[in-house]
Amino acid sequence: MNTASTEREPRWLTYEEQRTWFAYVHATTLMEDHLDRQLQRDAGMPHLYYQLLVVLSAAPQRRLRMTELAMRTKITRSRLSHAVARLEKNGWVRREDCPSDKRGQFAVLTDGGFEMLSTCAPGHVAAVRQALFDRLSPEQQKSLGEIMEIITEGLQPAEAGADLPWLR
Amino acid sequence: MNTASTEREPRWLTYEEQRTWFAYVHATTLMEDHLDRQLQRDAGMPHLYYQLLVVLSAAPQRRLRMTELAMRTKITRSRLSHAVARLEKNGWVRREDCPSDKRGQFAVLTDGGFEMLSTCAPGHVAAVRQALFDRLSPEQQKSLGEIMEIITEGLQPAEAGADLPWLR
DNA sequence: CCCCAGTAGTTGAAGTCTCAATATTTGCTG
DNA sequence: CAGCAAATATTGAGACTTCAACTACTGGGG
Repeated sequence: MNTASTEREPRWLTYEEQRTWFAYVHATTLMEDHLDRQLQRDAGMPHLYYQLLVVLSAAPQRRLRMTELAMRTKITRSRLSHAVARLEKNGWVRREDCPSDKRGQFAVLTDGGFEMLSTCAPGHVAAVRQALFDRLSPEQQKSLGEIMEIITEGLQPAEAGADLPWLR
Repeated sequence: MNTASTEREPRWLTYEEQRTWFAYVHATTLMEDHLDRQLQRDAGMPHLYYQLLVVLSAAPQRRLRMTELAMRTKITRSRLSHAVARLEKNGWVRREDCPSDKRGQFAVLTDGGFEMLSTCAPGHVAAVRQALFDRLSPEQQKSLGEIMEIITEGLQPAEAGADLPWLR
């Protein structure tokens, strides 16, 4: 009933792997913190909330079903519910009923929300550049993208049934 | 009074950069979630708390000053205070006064804490392997380590005075 | 048509994190 | 050595996340 501890003798991380792993943990901790602060200061919301608005802004009609939005941002529906409630209070997002499915809700980016994005986007992009892209060579950027996509694939929704042997 | 938005005309992210950035955000979101769940289930604590114990276990005397522990794990002293308070309640960590500086406190890993680490380490390592190292080539692992170290350097404590022009 | 397992989304409580304020101590400076 | 800015660590309030219910609706099989 346990995915991992079924191992007979654990293969510990090598020195190099440990180094890499700590670097990963440190970098991601600092980065999230960095962006949260930058956006909290400039936009009055954490990074995740900003992401939600970005994803909505790119969607047709600037709207998405809650579940779809949750999947695209890799968060739980519950977390999204709370987040949208807050964004709604701020006036950046509005909820709308789904005509074809009475259970469904759309999260819709408001004009105010869009405007706010326009205002804050330059600062956010600059922060990302300064922390990430400005410091990496083109090869490293390419490599980073590939690696992160591999990780994502491995943890994705497939997650649900990932430990079922007959599904790869 | 604003670090980023001093830019005259923002350099938006290219298509490739966006792709990389989203991959980064998705992968790190999923990874943190994955490890938090795994450790919450097996060790009854979030990933950060587990990291604190790991770092303590590697320190001489299995103890560190609060500030030192906070710096090594890249979190604020405040966050650490709360975390240690919780870990203390669980009996994994104990606080001790610092003799040479009456303001100081040591966080000390207890025997119970150490034992718990021993028990949970295999499962945790397995989770990290399965999500990360098992999926990457040796070259990718090396590259990932380098990239993450670069990011860390850029965001590090130097952070505090990073936007002062006369310090690089 | 009814049943019912499954899906969409929300809710509340408990746990965690942030931010600003606080208490205490240090060590430099005059 | 008195005064004070800086450092150590903690605290509480409010914001955010998680987890486990819970409501409401859907869609397919008897």
